[in-house]
Amino acid sequence: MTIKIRTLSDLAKVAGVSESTASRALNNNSLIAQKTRTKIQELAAQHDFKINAAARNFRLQKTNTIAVVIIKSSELDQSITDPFVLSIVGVIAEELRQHGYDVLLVSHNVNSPACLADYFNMKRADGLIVFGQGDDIDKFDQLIDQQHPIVVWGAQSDKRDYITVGTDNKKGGYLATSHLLQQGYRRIVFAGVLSYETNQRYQGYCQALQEARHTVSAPLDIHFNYDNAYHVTQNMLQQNNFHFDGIIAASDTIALGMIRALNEADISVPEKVAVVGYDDISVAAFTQPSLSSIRQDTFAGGKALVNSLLKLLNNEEVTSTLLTTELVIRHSSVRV
Amino acid sequence: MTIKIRTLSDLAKVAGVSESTASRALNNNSLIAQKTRTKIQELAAQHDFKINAAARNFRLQKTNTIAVVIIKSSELDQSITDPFVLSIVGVIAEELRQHGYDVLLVSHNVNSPACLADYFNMKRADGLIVFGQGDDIDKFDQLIDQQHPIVVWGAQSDKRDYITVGTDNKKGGYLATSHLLQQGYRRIVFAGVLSYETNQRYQGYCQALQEARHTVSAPLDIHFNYDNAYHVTQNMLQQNNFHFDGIIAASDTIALGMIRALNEADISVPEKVAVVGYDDISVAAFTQPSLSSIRQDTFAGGKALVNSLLKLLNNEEVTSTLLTTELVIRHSSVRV
DNA sequence: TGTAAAATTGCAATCGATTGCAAATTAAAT
DNA sequence: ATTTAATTTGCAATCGATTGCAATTTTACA
Repeated sequence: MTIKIRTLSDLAKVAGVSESTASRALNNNSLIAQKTRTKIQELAAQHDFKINAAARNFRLQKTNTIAVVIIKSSELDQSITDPFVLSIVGVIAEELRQHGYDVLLVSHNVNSPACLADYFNMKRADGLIVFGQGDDIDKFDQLIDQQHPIVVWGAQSDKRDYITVGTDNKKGGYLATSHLLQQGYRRIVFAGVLSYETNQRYQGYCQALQEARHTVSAPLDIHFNYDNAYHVTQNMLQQNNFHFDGIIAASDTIALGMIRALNEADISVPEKVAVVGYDDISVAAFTQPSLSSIRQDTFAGGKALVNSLLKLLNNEEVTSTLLTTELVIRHSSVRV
Repeated sequence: MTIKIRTLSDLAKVAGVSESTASRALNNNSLIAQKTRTKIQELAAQHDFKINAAARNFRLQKTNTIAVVIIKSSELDQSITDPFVLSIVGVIAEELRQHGYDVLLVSHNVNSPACLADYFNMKRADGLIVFGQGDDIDKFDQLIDQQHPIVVWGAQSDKRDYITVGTDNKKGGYLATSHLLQQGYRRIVFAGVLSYETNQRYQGYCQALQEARHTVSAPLDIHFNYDNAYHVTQNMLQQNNFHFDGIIAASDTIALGMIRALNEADISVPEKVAVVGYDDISVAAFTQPSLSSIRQDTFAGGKALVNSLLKLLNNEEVTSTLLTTELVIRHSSVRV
């Protein structure tokens, strides 16, 4: 290990062959005699030589990288720190690694002039996994580019023809609401700003109530984080504006924020007000009270996203995936 | 927008200048007349031309990328899905984006033959932020390479001379334990496999107990996830092996898993057993009972990691950072 | 108008690896 | 020993952008 072997050309020189032979040897190309191959591979290992990925990818016109893009709908949107999103990102990262891809983690502003196609134009990624269809579907739509391998987390739609992986939001909303009705709650409200995605949950909520001939309320405008949920609920309570005995929250974080406000106002959950969340984040089982929730399986979701993308990259036929949705009943929604 | 402008050379041709001029114009180089610059920039914008980042980075011999490496100590270790790690990763991603860096998210096996320096050899990253010093410090040490810009999350040490950002683990353990003693708990145990990092917490635990002349127990061998904590505790209870009235958990996930097992065995927290967790993950406030915990500020931590790394990249002097640690008292540790 | 100085632009090499094609070497067959 | 075939290796172009240096154009001024 006297001189540092930095480039393929160095390696070739030391091995006494040409660069092309060295390159082929490292790639186990059968053009090269087996003996030569092993010799060069061993030499590389000895000298701790690693191919320059930047140069290689540049030459091969690919990046070996998948960008996971989390779209912020506004500067205030912190979805990149949302536990649900992060946990699915964790699964994706692990899954892609096993397939030899690097993962580029990006948060991207929906208002920024750049569009998703730029990741391809700039040769920064071979494919994209995108979160954040939710908040502004039309702006989002402009970002998407059917030409390239892109898979989106979220709700399916006939109108959009990119590939999505998501859960059945309407069914989720329906399941949650039916459950509360069954438990005897009647004045049920949906908590969460309506976006493309949550609107489907709201539709499920409406359907359940209408089938049971109960009143549908307008959804509460609450954003996807603890704090906003907490404060909005606190305000409603202070102004005597809270007339509900059941809450279908658009996310677990919202549910938890609201429960805190309710608890602090001495309104007990689930005795006075029942709550069902959405996502079934990993701590839902441990909250006070433990949180009933609509399960979105991050593991299955992450795997499906990666699978679909790999197929797209492989030019195989792919269709959108609708993951099964299920209601996990815990304490926050069951009268004792 | 008749022909597609794909490369700088295309752009130059359309603009009627040479490649070098086009390049300089896009980079706002003052060698080029202002008029020419604007003309070319507008042309690029019109035609939606984006520089090929792969080619550019290759030429400039840098990657514009920071790798966030999460080291798995074993195949079973799922630290990439740990909420604490993920939330700090979220902060880092956002922070680096604001500084114009891409973030490569990698989980890396401590046993894998590749070492961290490979990320530089392969020109995959300009710098590294590493998690996972914890479990096998010696193996970890081999991975680290003082030549390159690397910042590690975790405990400081005189013996290691890479830059770290972390909290005062000993103090954290001390604070948690003192608090339980003050509340009148006496048979206190530390729950968590001892690693380089958790060992310091354990030392703090020992110190507090020794100062108060109480018995120090051996730590419980529990890994960093709910399930293991839950099962180990369940087993101890079933075998009548659990003789403690206080738990200092090495992480919140461990704490929550243990509390579940205790609850299911009708051992109430905090009446019978008090629990203090570690990390103060965002849901600690919402658990049943709400979880007292040693706060590790992910926001400050992420910012500090990024800051230190940027300084290293800039060849500035950097020292390790010790973040302040504080005890957040909630219900799980306070006798009513 | 002529000349020097200043401003602007272009040529060509470079980063490191891959690969089609041709050349050289070896083996096989007559 | 000679020709043919098979195997192995190397030359040189290529991917797209950047930049030192030289060449050209413009401007300023006598």
